[in-house]
Amino acid sequence: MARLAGVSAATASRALASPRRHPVAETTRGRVEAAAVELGYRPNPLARGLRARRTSTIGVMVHDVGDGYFAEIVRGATAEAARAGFLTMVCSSDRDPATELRYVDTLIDHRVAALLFAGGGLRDRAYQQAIADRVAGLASYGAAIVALAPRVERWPAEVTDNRGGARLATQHLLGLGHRRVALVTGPDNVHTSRDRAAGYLAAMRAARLAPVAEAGTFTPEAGAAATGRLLDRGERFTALFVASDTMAVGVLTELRRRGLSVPGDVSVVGFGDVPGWEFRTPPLTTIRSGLAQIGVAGVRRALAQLEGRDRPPRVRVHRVELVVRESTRALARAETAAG
Amino acid sequence: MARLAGVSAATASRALASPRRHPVAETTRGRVEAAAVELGYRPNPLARGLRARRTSTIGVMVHDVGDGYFAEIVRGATAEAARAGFLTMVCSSDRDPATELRYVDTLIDHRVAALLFAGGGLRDRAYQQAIADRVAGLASYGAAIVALAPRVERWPAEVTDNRGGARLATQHLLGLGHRRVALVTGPDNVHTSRDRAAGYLAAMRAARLAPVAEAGTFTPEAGAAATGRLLDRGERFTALFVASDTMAVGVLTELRRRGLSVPGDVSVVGFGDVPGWEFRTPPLTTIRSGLAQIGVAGVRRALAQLEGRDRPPRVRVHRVELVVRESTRALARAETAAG
DNA sequence: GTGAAAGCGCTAACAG
DNA sequence: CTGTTAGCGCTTTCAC
Repeated sequence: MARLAGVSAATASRALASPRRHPVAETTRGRVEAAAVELGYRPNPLARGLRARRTSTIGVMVHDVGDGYFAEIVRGATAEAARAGFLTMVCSSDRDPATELRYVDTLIDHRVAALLFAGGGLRDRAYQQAIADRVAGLASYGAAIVALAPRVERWPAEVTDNRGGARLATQHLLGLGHRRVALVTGPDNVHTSRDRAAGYLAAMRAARLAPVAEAGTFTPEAGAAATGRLLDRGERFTALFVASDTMAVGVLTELRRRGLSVPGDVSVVGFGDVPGWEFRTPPLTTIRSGLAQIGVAGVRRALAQLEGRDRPPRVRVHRVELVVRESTRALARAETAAG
Repeated sequence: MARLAGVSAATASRALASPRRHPVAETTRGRVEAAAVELGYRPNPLARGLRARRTSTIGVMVHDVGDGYFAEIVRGATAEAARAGFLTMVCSSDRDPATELRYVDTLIDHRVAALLFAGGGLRDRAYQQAIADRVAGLASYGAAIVALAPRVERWPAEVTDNRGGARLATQHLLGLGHRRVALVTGPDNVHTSRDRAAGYLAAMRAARLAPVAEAGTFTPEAGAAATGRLLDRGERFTALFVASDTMAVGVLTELRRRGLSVPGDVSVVGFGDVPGWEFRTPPLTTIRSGLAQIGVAGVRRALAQLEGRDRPPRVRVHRVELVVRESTRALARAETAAG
């Protein structure tokens, strides 16, 4: 290796170490660097990892890489990780706890320096216990953990303001004169869903209106199904807050299938501002939550932990904003009264 | 480790080796296995990789994970890899050759057992040379390489029948009575694009019709822009073959924006059968190319190479089929004549 | 059939 | 400031 070219042995290691933690003569460093370039030396991360009991790799657990929501977070995270010289390993659990746990084990085996959980946690005893065990493993070799969605576990977190965003979305609809505002939310055992539902409920309660809700998983299919159930139940709503843009895809499809126009008959607000909606009709009014930025912040947070310079607060809540597009409309005075 | 529990040293390694390559007494193996379970022993892939000069990891290079096209391939590949005990590292180049090369270097550093290239190769001297260098590196430690799209490099490949699919799509339109069939294809320096364009041209030539084409990158934006250019140029077409479903998203949006209905004014056929079109209007007629299956086949192929049991043919072409949905319609006799 | 030894490539601890 | 030594956890010679 570089040692052959230079003349020293493990001094080369010190010469090339990035935060210079050991004194090295400038001339020596020069020779080592020259040799490294000459031979195209590349340090072996496996050997490093073996010695340091930790690699320059960051694991990212998502529910579904194909979902634009997670894809955006991953985009931000990988970019930021690459900038810091880290490689990311993205694992898609397909919303199956067993698969997720298996991946987490594998990532631990590979001694990832940090593990980011992009999806929300489950309200499930067994699952939480299993995760707790893994986390102990991660902690044992000094890996960082960051949550990018709400969880019961008290980890450092970079999360969207789910509650506030949902309130904002609902208030937008109320402000347009809607009185019968229904909710299509995610599964009840996921914290993200519960928070968004809570925001909706708070806004409805403040307006002294009766809430109406249906839940599905965070997929287009589930959005369509939930909308169908609301309609089949005979609910008469003029507006719909859908707790995820991905579900909203299915919601709009189902409404159209039932002959309801958006925003003519029903106004719809989504959540997430997932890219791609500019290519759909009508463009969706939604809550923008800076997905890529959450990925970036998650990686920064992990690096801060690794360097022991992580500061409170433990949970950092990211601001959201309402993006008004064409899926919502104001109700005429008469319509509001009739509702 | 397990050695403490048992009583032996590196015999444990032999006892746990999956293809038993060394004789071990049944009783010993029993004790070792019991100890392994007891202590929850998990072999360290870093140490293994360091020794074997190769890890149980498969790298997958894609142009854009967010694109449903690649997401499907990745889904198939990761599932199959996991089944064989391999972890996948997905790297998204964002269509930037420099980024791609950097990722390839990192994957080599991590001694991936195999590298799958999901995107098509570039017709670019410098890029090809750079890739050739990396491949030499991979070969030097016995890693496998598989192409999942056409390339000049003569690697083992599992590819879609791009030419045949494009011909099929074009013939479908011709069969419906269309005479002015235009093409929206991908970049000219990507092999996948060229093959699909070739299929279209072959079908048009056989029908003695003049081809009309515009190229873009494989994104919705580019699809919309290319459609705009065709229209601005004053091309009068009644049908459009779009060489990728992802671009077709933008194509339909642009047609609608210009006041053209699909399939009323223009029939459109895509390529790929990317999931999600069931939630768009109108559902797209397209060429189904079994994306996930290509990912699965790619991993199998890589494993076969690693085990030295890869058989010809070098390039395996996957069948495609036409999926007729609602974006195409037959022209009335009078319309065909007028065209 | 099993143990002892060596080494994959790297870096930290310990002399000098 | 630099060289030597040791060891991260594993597997594979080479002896016995």
